Amino acid sequence: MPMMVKSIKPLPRSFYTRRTVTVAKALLNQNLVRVIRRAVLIGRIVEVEAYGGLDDPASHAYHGPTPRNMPMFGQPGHAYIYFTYGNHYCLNVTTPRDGIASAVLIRAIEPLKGLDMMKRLRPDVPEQQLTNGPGKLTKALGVDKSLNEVDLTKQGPLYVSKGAEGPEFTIVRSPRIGITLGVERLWRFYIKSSQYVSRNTSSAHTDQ
DNA sequence: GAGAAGATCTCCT
DNA sequence: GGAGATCTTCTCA
Repeated sequence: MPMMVKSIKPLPRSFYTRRTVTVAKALLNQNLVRVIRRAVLIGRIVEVEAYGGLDDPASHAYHGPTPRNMPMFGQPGHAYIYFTYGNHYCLNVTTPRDGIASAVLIRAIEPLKGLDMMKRLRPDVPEQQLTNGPGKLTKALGVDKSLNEVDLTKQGPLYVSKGAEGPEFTIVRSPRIGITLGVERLWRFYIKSSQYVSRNTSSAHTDQ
């Protein structure tokens, strides 16, 4: 169901200069905005994962800086986009300050605006499965490595804006998906009631 | 330069 | 539920 977008002003840098887990939870229900030429695609963020730095064995930054993970060590509020499994781009948001590596992976969004364009970018896919995975949402939004290190606090081709005020929602936390180390950390967060999360986990707990 | 791993997705059974 | 696709990135020699 379509909804009015009251404001598409980007969230300020201060939003990202907090603990990574805090930013991860705060990103839920915010809007991810992608501008392609004249088209504006908007999705409500419904699932994220937090990744740390040198202390998090599941993180790309665990072994220190490399050319690939440099955005994680840079300024907060920027995009860190990497290519994986030969097929997929994954979109992260950097936190919490320059020199401290960590980021939040955006795993799933709920399409709000620009559905036609998303369907063109991912044809023959049911609406609920357009953006319910990190590789799926980047494809549906036309996100690739050319947007790596884009400043998400400015109105450019990609940014995050405040989500709609609405009914309360319940945050669920669970182990992160697709990793073999650091699984004991419950750093995956998603909106319980959303139909657009990538998968439900048996070992999940509500976070409230 | 070679080999292995990988924050995934889709198809097939 | 399982396995293949596909290729970038990193490590090691």
